[in-house]
Amino acid sequence: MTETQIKILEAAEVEFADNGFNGASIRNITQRAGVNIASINYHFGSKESLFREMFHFRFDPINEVRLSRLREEQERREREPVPLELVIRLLVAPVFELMLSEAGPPPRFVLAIARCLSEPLELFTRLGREIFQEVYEEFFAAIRDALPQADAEQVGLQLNFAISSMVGMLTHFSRIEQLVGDALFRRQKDEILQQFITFIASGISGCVAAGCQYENR
Amino acid sequence: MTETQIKILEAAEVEFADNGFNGASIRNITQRAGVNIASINYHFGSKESLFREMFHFRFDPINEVRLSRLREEQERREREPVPLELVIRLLVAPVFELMLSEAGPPPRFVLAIARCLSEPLELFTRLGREIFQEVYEEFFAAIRDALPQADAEQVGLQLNFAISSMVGMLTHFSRIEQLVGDALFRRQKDEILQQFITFIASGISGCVAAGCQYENR
DNA sequence: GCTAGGTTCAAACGATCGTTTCAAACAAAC
DNA sequence: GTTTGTTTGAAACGATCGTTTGAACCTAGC
Repeated sequence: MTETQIKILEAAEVEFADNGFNGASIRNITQRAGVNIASINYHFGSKESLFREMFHFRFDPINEVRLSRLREEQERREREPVPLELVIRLLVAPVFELMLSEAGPPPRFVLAIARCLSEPLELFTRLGREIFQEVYEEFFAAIRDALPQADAEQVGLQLNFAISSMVGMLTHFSRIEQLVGDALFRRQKDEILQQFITFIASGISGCVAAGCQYENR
Repeated sequence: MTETQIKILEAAEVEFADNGFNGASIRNITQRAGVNIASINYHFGSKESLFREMFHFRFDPINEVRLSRLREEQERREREPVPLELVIRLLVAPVFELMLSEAGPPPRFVLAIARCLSEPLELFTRLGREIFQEVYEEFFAAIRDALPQADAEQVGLQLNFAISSMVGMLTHFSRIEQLVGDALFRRQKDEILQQFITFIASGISGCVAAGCQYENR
């Protein structure tokens, strides 16, 4: 990975985060990176490939953390299922931590990707599947283990609620920052993360509890 | 509202839903509507104004339903607060019902607007505030009434979780349709709506319950 | 029949898009 | 010092974008 490529990737994150995929322009990215306009096609092949590369470059490590932590917890408990709230934490925390981690402006790639995932281009449907398939399946199984009384279909629906909430949260992050206030936000980020995890976990388990009586009505 | 204007609005919904705001093109919209390319600027002034008009045209009635039903419930109960789950239902149901209402392909404008709300253009920040401000404030107050033990800041956070989840759900709707299967989906849409409402309501109340002990730790 | 006001039409405008080209600059190997 | 292969540079390509123009068309009202 050359210096030029890294400069491009960093500039691309900002540009994609600010303008979405369609709104971002090669010229703005290269200008921001301080490189020649031709270098994106030279180094990455195309705008699409650049985005794909950025996606993998950033999310593959996050997904590895998610999976390794989940497997760790599962091994430690042997046959006992990992509690729902912890499963959700393992799914949500790695990306939120990155979103909140550094001093100064938060890393933009999360926003960039969350935004672009909302764009209807077929590219992102494929990319999303390609990158999150494994995580999806393992966490789906983990939630099923944590909620033995729920059937597969219902758990699938819940997990999709959870994922939609996550992407929605990340996409509309700035609104929440505004709401809470910037300074307060940074001070309380652990609480906010915890609240969001509780929100999802309570949502799922409350739904499953209600689902039982709903089925039998 | 002339016939041409309505044809444009309908075509615009599809085009915006499929391609986002930046991805949608005036030429595609007019071609789909079967009108001349100049008619958008003639009737609406600009692409932005067209979107704004579509937004109001579709969401103003929805928000009126939301508010009138909420006020109705409040009046019926006099001093008693409207239960949380019902408040959430009044917020969520009108838009979901529209999303699921008709035979054939679902109305696209919900998807169009949910998608475009995720786009970072300043236009949508302003538009969103302009259109949802009143709904936001009244439902915020209603949730506060339903949860007297929670403080304002926490309720604000919860409501934002809920809204983000809603927008996320609407944006990533097709994925959920795929997951559940189209036929099943239409048959079960009431259950799915109910599950989502329960998901949100349980999320909020579970969060508030946990929040109390969290504060006092 | 004629006029006036609103609407549609084909064509063009200037701008910007992603991508390509090809010569110049560079670094490392012999 | 020359050669070889990689990286950068300025310029241009064809395509598409939102918007504007001005003539043609239509429909009331007189």
